Amino acid sequence: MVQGGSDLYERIWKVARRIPRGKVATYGMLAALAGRPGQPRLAGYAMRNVPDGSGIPWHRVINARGEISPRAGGSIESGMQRALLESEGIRFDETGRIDLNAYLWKARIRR
DNA sequence: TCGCTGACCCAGG
DNA sequence: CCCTGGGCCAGCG
Repeated sequence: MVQGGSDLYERIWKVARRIPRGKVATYGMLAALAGRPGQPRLAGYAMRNVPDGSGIPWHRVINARGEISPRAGGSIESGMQRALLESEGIRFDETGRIDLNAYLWKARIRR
């Protein structure tokens, strides 16, 4: 078990679980809510290390441009992510973008 | 221990 | 609107 690192991942995963169905969050947002503002890459690492079948809605995490971030290797999961989002009622435009103004999850800062 | 990579983001041109 | 460069930090060889 790695110290610190896994703790950081769990913190980010915990935030990701709070994303409601039909809404999306950005990597930068997850990082900020996890206590690491300005470090969106850490959220990307956490998503990459999400245990399969953990129940974490990793597909609801997209980039700040409102698009699905292409993963390394161009695996089929990128297409699966879009399918999952569409099944939740989220629509994509011709350029493959999502209307963040309508679907972005408005999270509240923990006190 | 050092160096490179990466499911990112923002400012400029 | 699109493309480019710089910056941030953790993980791996």
